[in-house]
Amino acid sequence: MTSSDPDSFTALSDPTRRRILEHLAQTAHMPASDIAAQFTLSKPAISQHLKILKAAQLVSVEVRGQQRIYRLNQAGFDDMSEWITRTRRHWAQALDNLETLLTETPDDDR
Amino acid sequence: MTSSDPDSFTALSDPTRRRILEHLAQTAHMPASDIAAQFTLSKPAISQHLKILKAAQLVSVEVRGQQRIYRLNQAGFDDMSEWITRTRRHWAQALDNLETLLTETPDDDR
DNA sequence: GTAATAATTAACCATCTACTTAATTAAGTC
DNA sequence: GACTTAATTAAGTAGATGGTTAATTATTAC
Repeated sequence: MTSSDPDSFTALSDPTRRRILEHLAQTAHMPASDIAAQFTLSKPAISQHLKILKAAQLVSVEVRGQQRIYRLNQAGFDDMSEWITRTRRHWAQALDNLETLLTETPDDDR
Repeated sequence: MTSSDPDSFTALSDPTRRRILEHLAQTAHMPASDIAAQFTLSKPAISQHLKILKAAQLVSVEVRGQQRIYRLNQAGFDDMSEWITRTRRHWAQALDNLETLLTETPDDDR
């Protein structure tokens, strides 16, 4: 995964995973059991979701005895923001180029 | 779909659809046939992807005779940016609250 | 009107995804 | 050590997804 193709969109495509991130955003850090308690899903289901979020660098995990404490991680959010910002910038440039063309050589393209 | 739960993450979870948006970002607007020509996929495959992108408000389409001219659409990008920004803001607040707690009542939470 | 073209929709299917229960691993308590 | 608990991994599966070809719709050209 490079920052030109974020895995984080894929991670965020699932509503449960978005909810997990929102819960984590509200509480700074949270053990896996507390995260699971917010949902009616099985614990293995939550564990699988957390695994995907970790791989996408949207969360990080600290091992404390029996507990796994999860936190949000900047990198995954940065990747997405960059992709959105870059795409928007290219779009703005393309519109600029189009406008330049339109002012230089008026034709019936529009 | 409300802006609290963007469909656009789901739309962007597929690499082909991300590529489509990147192409559109480079060229301001593009007929469906030209979009399809950028890929080795079948035209119906591209059509299906465009349908999903339209539903997620990431593209808009203008009918011109036989042609369908596609453009990027702000709304889908705005939805995603808002979700990311909001989640980050809640996170920052949660960290602030934690820091306030830590400075008021030092305990062994850390 | 016929024929060609652009594009979508329909139907199909191999593969993937998000869930489940079962099994396993690791840590804590007595 | 036995038992409990937190959490993950393994195995299984119903439903979804992203591709295909076939069929259809709409527009254009003659």
